[in-house]
Amino acid sequence: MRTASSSREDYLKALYVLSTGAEGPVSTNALAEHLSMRPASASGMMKQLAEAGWVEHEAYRGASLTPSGERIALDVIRRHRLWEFFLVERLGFAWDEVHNLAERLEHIEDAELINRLDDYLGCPDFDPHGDPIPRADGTVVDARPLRTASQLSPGECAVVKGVVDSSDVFLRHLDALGIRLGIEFKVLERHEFDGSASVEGQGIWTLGVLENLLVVIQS
Amino acid sequence: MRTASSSREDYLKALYVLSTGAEGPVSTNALAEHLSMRPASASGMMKQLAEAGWVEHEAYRGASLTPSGERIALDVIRRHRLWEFFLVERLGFAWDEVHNLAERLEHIEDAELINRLDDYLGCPDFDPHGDPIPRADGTVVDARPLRTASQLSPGECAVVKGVVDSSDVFLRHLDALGIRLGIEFKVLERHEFDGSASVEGQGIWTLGVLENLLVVIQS
DNA sequence: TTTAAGTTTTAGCTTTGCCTAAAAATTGTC
DNA sequence: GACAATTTTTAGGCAAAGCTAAAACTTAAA
Repeated sequence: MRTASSSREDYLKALYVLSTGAEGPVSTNALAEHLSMRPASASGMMKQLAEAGWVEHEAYRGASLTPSGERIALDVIRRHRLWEFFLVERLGFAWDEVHNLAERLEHIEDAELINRLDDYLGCPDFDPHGDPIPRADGTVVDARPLRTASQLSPGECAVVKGVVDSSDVFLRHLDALGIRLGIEFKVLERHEFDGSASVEGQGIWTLGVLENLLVVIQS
Repeated sequence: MRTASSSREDYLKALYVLSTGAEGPVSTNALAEHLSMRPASASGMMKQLAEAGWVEHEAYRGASLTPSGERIALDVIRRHRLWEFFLVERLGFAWDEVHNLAERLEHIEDAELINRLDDYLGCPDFDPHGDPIPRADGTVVDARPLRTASQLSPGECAVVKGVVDSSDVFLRHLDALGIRLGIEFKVLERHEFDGSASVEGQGIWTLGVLENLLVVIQS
């Protein structure tokens, strides 16, 4: 049970993503919407994946990954995040440009390629959005203790490590503000009126931005 | 007329490869064999590509690329060779391991990706087999004046730039002998008996090897 | 020139993965 | 508990790209 088609991989990955956070099985509708497909298609695919032993599916009750299905999903996610890292760190793409490309690259299944890429990139633990990169053995490092920037107090320094909202429109907004992964900044003042903050050398950041920035506070 | 499916791209590339060197149109049989497919499949695809305006096809007479078809073929070849370069030069793959991988990567069509990759690799003119990498505008640099190593005389130095025979078995043989792209060597002596050569620090290379090594003679 | 051999095309089938429309099951409301 | 609204599944189609088998064409030899 080693190979899933590109399409099957997409469904397994979607199932994984939709499972984490929510409890219980994933509904056919949610799955279809996540993948921009029709419920009927998702329904058919669940049947197929259940036959392959990658998914547990009770009719009208939703689907969840079996251990072997989860293993495949983690592999796909590993490939996706490593390629995203490569595209941003080596080729100089912006955050919001890499997702679709990584979506194509992730379906090239070749253990040697991915392990060499991993080495070449220095075995990163997190992708450019701050999400953990699953290891080759399927384990996932615990997320670092990230806070949202809205929790910072005046005088504190922090490094941007990820985002809560990864929509294109938000990422483009960050680009426009000059906020990128890895930048360090210092909060000078918090404004009680609207929750915004004055940031050294950067002007004022709104609460909306602060709440969606994941940061590590510098000691 | 910008997008060809993965499969169509394969046929256009095969047509390009089989055209160069041979005169006149490419036979359906040759095409099918090159792609490990049945003649009936190649025949059907030629009809499709002719309708798209990428191929000139006269029934029972073979096919050849139109200018727009050649343009696409060159794009695919550019992507293939850039990825091969990346895999060998950056990820440390051996010559004979990269072809299949590049075959998958070449079908990701994204001008921005390829141009950034090109930049990142230093805009190389030749791939690891010594074949020229077509430019973004579809032009192809003339091949360098390469000789086969069998033309070398005692005392001459040369750099390995490519191979005539790029079969897996030959590339593995070179690997076993420690012959890689870019190595420099000096011919100490030629042996009239069988055409072999003594190479400084390398022992004896057979005529079979020498005839299949493309080199640039060092001044 | 006729025929045999080889090549190419056509016809028709299969699989994958998507779709729409209709049927079936579930859920929530009165 | 019944029924309307929603969700999910089934049934039936379509397109791409491969296949086999058979028909059509070309070529080469007797």
